[in-house]
Amino acid sequence: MEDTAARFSPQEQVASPRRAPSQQRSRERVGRMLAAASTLIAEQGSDAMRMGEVAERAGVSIGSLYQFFPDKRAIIWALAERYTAESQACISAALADVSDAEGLSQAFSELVDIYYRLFLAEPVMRDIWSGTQADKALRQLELADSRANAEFLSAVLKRLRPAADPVALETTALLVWQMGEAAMRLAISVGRDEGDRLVATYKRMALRELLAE
Amino acid sequence: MEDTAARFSPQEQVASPRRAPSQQRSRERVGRMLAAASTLIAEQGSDAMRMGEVAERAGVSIGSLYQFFPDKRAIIWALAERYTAESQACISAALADVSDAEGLSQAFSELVDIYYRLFLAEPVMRDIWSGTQADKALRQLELADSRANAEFLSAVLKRLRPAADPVALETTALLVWQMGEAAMRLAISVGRDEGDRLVATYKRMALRELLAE
DNA sequence: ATTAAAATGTGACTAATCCTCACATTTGCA
DNA sequence: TGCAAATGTGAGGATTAGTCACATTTTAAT
Repeated sequence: MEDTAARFSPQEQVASPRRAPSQQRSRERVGRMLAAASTLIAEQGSDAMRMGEVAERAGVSIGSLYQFFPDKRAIIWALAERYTAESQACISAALADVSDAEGLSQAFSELVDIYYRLFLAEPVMRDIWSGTQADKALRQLELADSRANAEFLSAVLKRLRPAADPVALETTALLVWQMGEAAMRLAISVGRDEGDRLVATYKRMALRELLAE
Repeated sequence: MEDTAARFSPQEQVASPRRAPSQQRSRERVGRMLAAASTLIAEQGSDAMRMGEVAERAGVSIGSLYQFFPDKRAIIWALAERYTAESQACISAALADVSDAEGLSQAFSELVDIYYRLFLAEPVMRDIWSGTQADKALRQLELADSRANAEFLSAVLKRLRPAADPVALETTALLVWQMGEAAMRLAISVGRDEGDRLVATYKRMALRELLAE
């Protein structure tokens, strides 16, 4: 947990802390800053979080805040890294000693449940990953759009499998659609080759679900 | 294409145009504003797009811009809706006359290819959906995190299926992981019941891919 | 054609907010 | 004790979204 940010060097850098807190006093204060940021994000979302308010709630001046976090993104980044570290430990533990199909099935299932509960219960992590940064209204439009598109798909499914539970088919259609968008977003942010493989794999998975029962 | 925004009323509203352009002159100008915005988003991303620059490139004053778009989001929203309408038409057409499993397989496969190509080729749509709004560095962290988590999973897969192509297993693991995050994000933004169904369906799909071959 | 009302156009100005900087204070240590 | 490094401060610079009072053009009714 020493060097908090320096591992990634993508196109857009997040500047590392101007200085690391070395004395006891400043370490406590940085802790308060993170706590304040976390609270504010939980209350209002990271977009609405104001640096001035973070400083005020942490009981420090705005200058002190910027002494340890070079910009607003650095605070959010720091919180994100904390969650990342926690969840990686959890995942690693869950999958470490899987040795057969049965075990994988069990472990994976539990992992998903844990993650889901975590997402439901952790407003901060949710906000950061789901991007309050990003426009909420736009997300709503995206969801509405997805629903509309999924409806075309579920209409086909209902036609092909009239005996199946319509609600389940709708769920499947929506999920398949959203997963497709996720797969493509992912495909774009990795290289072209890996991207193509990802899309192909998605296609296979989706079709298996759409056709089989 | 008349009333551009008024269909959705989620928590966070996007104000509708202060006034709709009714004369020829203003309709042309609004077109130029949208074109300018589109260009700027393609060049720099929607986050870096400045309203002043949009106005300048469109050859109108900042006041005129705000006459038709009440805020920055409204322009992005308008562009998003344009793409949404286009793609819906495309999807509807592709799936309309599917009548058997073979047809679905064919149509779905083509649809995915089209969408993928669209995503690759359309910087504006990509930016809006993938959220340049959202912090790019944070997305990189998220991706790195996903990769790390997926690695635990692919390690298990390689152990269980030593004969399989390792690269394919890595692709599968990453995709399954990202899809899981997408499924959970989706699950959270819909109601609890539907959310639970979505996660359960995801689990089933993922396990089928992870276990079978 | 006249003219009033509606639509449209303008850009200086306000407000909000991130972040800097010159300077003050405290702490570690020789 | 005294000095250098670490830490703390908040007024103010800089950027940018969005407003508003007023000017110009178009429409349409008389």
